[in-house]
This record gives sequence, C-alpha cells and structure tokens, in this order.
Amino acid sequence: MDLTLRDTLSGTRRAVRRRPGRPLALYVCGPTVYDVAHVGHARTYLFFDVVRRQLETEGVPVQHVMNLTDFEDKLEARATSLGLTWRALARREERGFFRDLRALNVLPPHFRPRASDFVPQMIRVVRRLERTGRVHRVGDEWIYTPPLRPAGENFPTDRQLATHAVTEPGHPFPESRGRAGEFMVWKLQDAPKPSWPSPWGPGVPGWHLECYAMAQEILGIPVDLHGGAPDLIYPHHYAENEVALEFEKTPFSRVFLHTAFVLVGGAKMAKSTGNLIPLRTALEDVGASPLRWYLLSTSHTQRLAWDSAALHRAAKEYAGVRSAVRSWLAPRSSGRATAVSAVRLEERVRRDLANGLATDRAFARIRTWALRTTARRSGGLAPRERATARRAFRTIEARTGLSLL
RNA sequence: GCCGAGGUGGCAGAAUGGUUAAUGCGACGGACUGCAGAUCCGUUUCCUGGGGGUUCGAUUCCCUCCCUCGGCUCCA
Repeated sequence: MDLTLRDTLSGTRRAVRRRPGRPLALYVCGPTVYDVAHVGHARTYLFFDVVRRQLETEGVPVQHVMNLTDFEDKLEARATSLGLTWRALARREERGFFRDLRALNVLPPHFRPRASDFVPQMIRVVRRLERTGRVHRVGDEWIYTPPLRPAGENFPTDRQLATHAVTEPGHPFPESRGRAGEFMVWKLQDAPKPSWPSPWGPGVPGWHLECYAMAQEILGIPVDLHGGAPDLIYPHHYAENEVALEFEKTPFSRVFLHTAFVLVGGAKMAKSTGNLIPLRTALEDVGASPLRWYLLSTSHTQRLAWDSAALHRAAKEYAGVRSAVRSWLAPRSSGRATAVSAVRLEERVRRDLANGLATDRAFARIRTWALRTTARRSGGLAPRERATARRAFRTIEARTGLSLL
C-alpha cells in the first residue's frame, strides 16, 4: 500500500516511492545543535518517524539521513559565552539531541552527517555555481543569484520579497538587500570561528549548500522524500532546490513534507520569545508514549497549540487505551471474543497512515476501539485468538511507535 | 501588505455527501466510602460563523461576506 502525502512544493497528493532496486531515500533536515531539543523538534521528527515506520512495516527499505548543522553564528556566540569551542558545544548538544529523541522512541537515522565534515563537498558546489556566472562578491560574502523561474518550479520567494519582518508592513523590500532569493554561498571568516581554506580565502560555506552536498553524496539527487518544519521552506529548501534545479534539472526531492508548528501561548515556539518547552521536561513529565500520543493526535497539517492540561488529559487517555489493550489480551479461560476487532483495527490504522499520514484518525480509531472494548465487557479474548490479536497490536506498535502491550 | 490555517455543544475536539453529528473534559444523579478523593454506572434537551448556490440529501462541495489565529531570509 503506497504512502501518499500532500507534497508541499506542488500542493498535490503524491505517492512516496523508491526508485527500483534502491532503498527509499529519506532526507530530513536536522537541527542546528546549539541548544536543547524542544517539543517542536519532537513533533516534526515524530511525524517523520511514523513515515519511516509505516514504510518499513509495509516492507519498504528506507535509507534515512538527518544532517546536523554544527557551525553557525548563534552556535558560535553561545559557545563563546560558555567558554567552549564551537565544536565542543556542537558535539555536546548533538549527543543531547539524539539522547532525547531516543528516549522518545524515535528511530535513529542511518546517517547523521555533520556540516563540518562536508566542507570540501560544499566548496565543490560553490565552484560549480561559479561556472554559471551568477555568483558575485559583496564585501566578505559571495552571493548566488538564481535565475528567474516560472511559478511552481520552486517554492515562492515573492511572499518574502514584498514585505516582511525586517521592514514595516506595507513597505517594499529594501533595494540594498538585493533580490529575494539570492543566498550566500561563501563567507570569509578566521579562527577561532570555524574556518576552512578555499579558493576565495579562509571561511565558511553557506548553510543552504550543506543539505545539497550531503544528499547528493549519500543518497543522490533527487531524493524520494524530503522535509522538516515549515520555517525551512524559505529560504532553506528553496535554496537547496535552486541548486538541484541548476545541476540536476530536477527538484531536490520527488516529494516534500512540511509539518505544522507547535505553538505556545499562541506563538511559535522559539528561543527568542522564551517560550521553549524542552523535550526532556515533557518526557520527564508524562513519558514517551503519552507524549507521542499527544503530539500526533493532531494532524501534521495543523498547528498544535501546546497546552499542559491537554497533555495531561492525553496522557490519561493513553493510559486508558493501554490498559484496555492489556486487559483484553490477558489470558482468560472463559474468554469468547475473537481477534477480529484487533485485526480490523490494525488494517484501519494502516490505511489511515498510508492515506496522508493521518495519525489523528489512526489514533482516534485506537481510542474508539479501547472505549468500545471496555464498555462491552465481553469477558475477554478466547485463548486461541490471543496470538492473532497480539500480532495485530504488535503491528500497530510498529507503525505508530506507541507501546501498547 | 503577502501567504497560509481555522470558525462544530459550557470547554476541548472528531466526523469531508447519507441512519438519532463521535469521544473526552466539565456538570448533574447514583454506587462505593466514616467524610473526601480515586474508581465505576447513568444523565447531559439546546451545537456545524452569516448569506447564497450545487444536490433527493451539505459539517462535508462551490461562491461570497464576517471573524480568529499563524508565518514572512536566526528558528523543527
């Protein structure tokens, strides 16, 4: 059964498929590792985790890559203020990030490339871009100006162009900043900041080249599925896509998936607004499966307003579901119920996930099953049905990453 | 300004054409309890933002208006 998703680039529903004879190439944008993971990260990576679990349960081998941005201005600033080198801080936060994701039962990516390990590849990308004649120097930076493209070929830039946060609403984009859509490909910079030798002098490559270089080397362009949170659409995925369109004459990915934000107090969770909920805090509060239940109970197409009371309600609900499953599966010699309802539930969960990654519907079905089963008091499962029923729930666990047994 | 997401009962939140519109929370009644809590059982009439349209039939599809919210080159 194909997994179909709403592709953010085309806006249409597309099937996620691998190329014949190759594992499915899944490239997910990882974080800049300069601070702890929060529940927003968790939600994004949970949806991709379910994508992977669903595909693998369907027998599709997946090659899962997540990049880590380990040098960047803010990371360097924080490292300096802590008296650490940028590399030391990045490694520390990287370990913390994966420890927290593991605690959430998120499957670890097969490859976790670091930007600092791909600088030579990024330099090669800059040289190739130079050959297009569209790279020019501005001060210490080299800027790439993509060609104009017909609407629909790449993510739009015009919505960022006209007016946005750097200007007052209603005022035009400042001329001095150049055309929207341009992006930096090399910046001169010396140690102790990160710095590598290059044909343009010591410095660092532009962020957007990172994912292109990694995906190109590890998976090949185009990948089968790519994405992250929606704040990456512009400029990051736009810029990566420009490079792919230039070199490969194809989009970076055959399907793009962007999952909606977690909002706290009505605003996007961000360090600058001080409304972060660290993932570790939430995990300590309710545990991995209840948190997963809560974060995936709302469709990935819809924002989730973080609400501590709702989290605790969800945790309670999850506990009820789990206890219903366990008590139904407990051996009982007088049991008469067949495994049919569990097998049917598993099939529906399968279909909901395949059909647009509808975790909200899948979870609602599980909840309804639990409530009905509890209400029915059928006296339990007939012993001979137990193996079949257990297998059905094991499969649901495999698809969703929940622990129910 | 541009782009986008929404508006369902006291609250939260399902259901994308078809029986009396889920479910949870809350509230109320009961069981249990020395009392309370927890738990269990039961009850909860009245709800699909306004206006048009398509249809035998609209929460669901189309048009329009109103309202709310989010994002807008640091950001999952």
